[in-house]
Amino acid sequence: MSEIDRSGTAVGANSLSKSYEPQQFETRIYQSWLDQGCFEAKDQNAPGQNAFSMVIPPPNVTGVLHMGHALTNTIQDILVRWHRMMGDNTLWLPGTDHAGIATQAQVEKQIAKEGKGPTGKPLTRHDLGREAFLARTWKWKEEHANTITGQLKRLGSSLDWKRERFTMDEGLSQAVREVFVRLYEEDLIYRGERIINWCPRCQTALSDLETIPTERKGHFWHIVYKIVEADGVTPVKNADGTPAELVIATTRPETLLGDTAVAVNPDDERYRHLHGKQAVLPLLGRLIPVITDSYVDKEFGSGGLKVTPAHDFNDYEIGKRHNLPFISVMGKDGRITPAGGSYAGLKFAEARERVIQDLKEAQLLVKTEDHALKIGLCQRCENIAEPIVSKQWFVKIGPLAKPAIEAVESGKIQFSPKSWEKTYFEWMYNIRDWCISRQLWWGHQIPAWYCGHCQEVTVAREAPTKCPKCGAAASELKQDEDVLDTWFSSALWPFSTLGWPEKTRALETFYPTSILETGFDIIFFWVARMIMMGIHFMGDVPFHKVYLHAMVRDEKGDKMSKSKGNVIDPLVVIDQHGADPLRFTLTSMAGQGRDIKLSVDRVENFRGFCNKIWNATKFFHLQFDALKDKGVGIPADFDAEKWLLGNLPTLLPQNRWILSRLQVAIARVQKGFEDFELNESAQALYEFSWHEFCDWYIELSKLPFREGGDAAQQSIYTLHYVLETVMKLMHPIMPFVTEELWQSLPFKRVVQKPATIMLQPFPKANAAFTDSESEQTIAALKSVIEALRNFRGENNLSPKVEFPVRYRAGSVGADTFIRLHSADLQALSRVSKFERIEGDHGGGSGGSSGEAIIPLTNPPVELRISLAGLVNVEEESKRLVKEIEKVSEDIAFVQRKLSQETFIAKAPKELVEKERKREGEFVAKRQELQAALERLKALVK
RNA sequence: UGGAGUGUAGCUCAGUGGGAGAGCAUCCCCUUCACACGGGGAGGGUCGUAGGUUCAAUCCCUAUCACUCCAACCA
Repeated sequence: MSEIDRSGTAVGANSLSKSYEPQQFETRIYQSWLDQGCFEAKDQNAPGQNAFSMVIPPPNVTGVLHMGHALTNTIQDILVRWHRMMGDNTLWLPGTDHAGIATQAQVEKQIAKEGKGPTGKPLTRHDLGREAFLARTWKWKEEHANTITGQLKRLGSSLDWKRERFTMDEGLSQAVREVFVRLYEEDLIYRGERIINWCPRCQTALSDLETIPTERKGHFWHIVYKIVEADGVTPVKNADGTPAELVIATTRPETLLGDTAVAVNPDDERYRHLHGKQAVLPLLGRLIPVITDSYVDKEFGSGGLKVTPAHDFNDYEIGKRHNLPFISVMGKDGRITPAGGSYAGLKFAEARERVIQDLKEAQLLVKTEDHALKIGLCQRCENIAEPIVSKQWFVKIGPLAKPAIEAVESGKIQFSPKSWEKTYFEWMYNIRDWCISRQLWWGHQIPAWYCGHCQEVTVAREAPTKCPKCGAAASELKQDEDVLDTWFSSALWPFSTLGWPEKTRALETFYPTSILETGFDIIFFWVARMIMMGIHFMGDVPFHKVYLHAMVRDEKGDKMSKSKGNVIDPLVVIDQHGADPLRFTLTSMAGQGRDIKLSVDRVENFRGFCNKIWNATKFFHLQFDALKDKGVGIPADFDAEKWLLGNLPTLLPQNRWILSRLQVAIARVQKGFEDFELNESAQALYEFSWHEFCDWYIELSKLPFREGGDAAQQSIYTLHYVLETVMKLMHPIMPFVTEELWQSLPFKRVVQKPATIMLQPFPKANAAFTDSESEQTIAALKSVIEALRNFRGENNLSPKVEFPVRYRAGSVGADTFIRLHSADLQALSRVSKFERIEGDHGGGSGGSSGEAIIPLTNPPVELRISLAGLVNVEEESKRLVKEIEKVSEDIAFVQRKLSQETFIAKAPKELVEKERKREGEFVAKRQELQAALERLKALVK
């Protein structure tokens, strides 16, 4: 079914503003898409239809759009719009993430500003209580959620808003509880006392991923541990009779308070006599065993290692291997615990100073040197996170990781660029159990209840009405106060958003999703965990392709950050230049494997591109209106493509040419989208629309339009058809401007209702339009025009100055060519007339002095321009000399090649032939140029 | 320490086994009836360095340097 719309919305050139002004229409157009339900997917595919689905990487609900969002959402929107136009049942599902720590921190900051608590300190969440604080946070969420979603709309994202989800909405919370309970029942979730990263400032546990290893300048302190016999008193002697001691270097001297052993390598001969002895812990005097463990590197430092199992991940492992006591000296409050003796109550940094001071005084510090150390910073607040031992909930990750590894190994999931697979494997092979409990309030509270009566734990989907273990009343049960890591709920995103655990139609239609597009910085946080959860709970991978885009940086290549003040705000850019230019810029730079260095200059350039398209459309309207005034009619139910195909042989060469070139553009754009090389598509569109369509086609169409009649009519059809096709091709990348312009077209085809470009079929290349003959003709035309423009430019001739050109044709065909196209040639090169030189078949020797001579090979003609009154002879001589030099270089190059026997023997014959031919052409050209130069010289004398 | 990526015109980036391209910036000419958010012309690069394969290398291989990112248990 098709319908021609050529009245209602058809607007003349006058209705399009003078230039591209995106502010005039972007918001209106987005609203019209929403009103018409254009973004909505169907739960069930139509017969023969494919589903295409993607989930948005949910931005933080209280976040603000940054360039990274702009990039990922532009890319995703392109894919989605393209698939929609290809006829797929297309779902792009929106939503936001509750972002536990980030959101809670913002609300805490707000209440702190509001007043003082009972102790006179700023209000904290504890002053409000859990319930009131959560109410505040929900309110905050309601107030801020629209910010980011509104910004996504400004960008043009065609998300199915009716399906918008939030990681803490009822459905997703149910999914979270379901997953937690099932994993618990399968022994894949457990609660245990383990070493974890703790942020003393945020007062919560963090996963390994949430601490950023950072290099800081520090020191190596060499500390003496004296060695005694088992009795704890008698010094052990070295072979030479001196008292045995172990000098151990550390970057964190304060941790010695929690040392429970010192270790040496079992094969270290130097310390064999210390095996089984005791070390005296400096300052505290506690006796700790000397143990042997192959983890210790003999070559490093003194070969001795202090072991602090409660505050170091490696020491923790050693401690477990050797059944060492775990002494927690660093408390959750950031201060030394009572186990730290006289250091108790000191902040960690203070304790370090005191320990060093005391060691010095006890003469146990033998050396201090500079050393860089690695510390873990809290991802959120950038304070130092300390490893401490604490009771937390964990996901036993090994059994989940195994199939997730296999999915990528087998190619069931493919990463692009492929190199990221290596990174993925590396992490997955060495994955550690995932600490999922957080000591926060904002999040999914852990569905575990502790019975005050029998002390048992109950994990359940809903709050139990009595203790299932001992039958105690609900009042005895207390729910775990902790909440889950935010990423726990995001891991379920591809299926929880589609209604899981219910078996919904949507789930059936859209899972697995087609593609995941995201940043490489969340491969571990998000991608890997979605793969694990998807396979475990859905029995299938959540997606088959993972596309990872680059990072957006500023024009100098620095990371954008508020503190550096180099942030380019996408919304400001959209306000100033429009969403389409920003989208086009990001797309054209989104080649994989390279960071995107964004500059506003670039956006301005593409704004110029939008303006160019805008004005090309205005040109169409101008011509169309003029034709209408002359009474040139358009047949009812007009199908331009059909008409053009039917009348192909009678079309003007430029019309056939642009139709032919259009097919190449369509193929390039399509291939770019298929291969996920969106920058290729963008480039193809840019080159075709600007440099072929605008630069040449529109210029060449002006004559037929002036001429009127059939020539004008077929040209207006061609112009319309090409414009409409280009609009559709560009639409996925630049949705707004293409919709606005498409709506203005008088006989656009509405194949699919509602009448919006975003639902019309994406163009397909049609070989019937391919036309090598017209391509050849226009190439020849361009070469004559360019030669004349070059002559004009080199001699600084104003376009106002018109001059006649005499020509000598090298063949009958060339003569015909010039005569046939003299009008076009004259118009585009501003030549007053072309005059053929009769007779004189003597080759390049003819012509009077005082003429510029421009020899061409395709078409084989020689152009002559009388210099009298036009240019000064010396200028023209310079141009000639330059030309001659250029040709001479060409000749030398070709001859060098042809003089090599191996080249003649081994290179393809066609190539050799081609080079020979070129040699001949070059030599002839040089002769003519030289002859012209001679005559000019004669003139000067 | 491992892994990956990048190195092409002043800047930002495309690109290909057969003589190096675009946009911006620079210089010159133009308000010519779609567009000065424009048109035309010009200058500018031994395609990081050194070897190798090939008739032919900016492209393939090897080494090397520089920068960037990722993962790391050397206290």
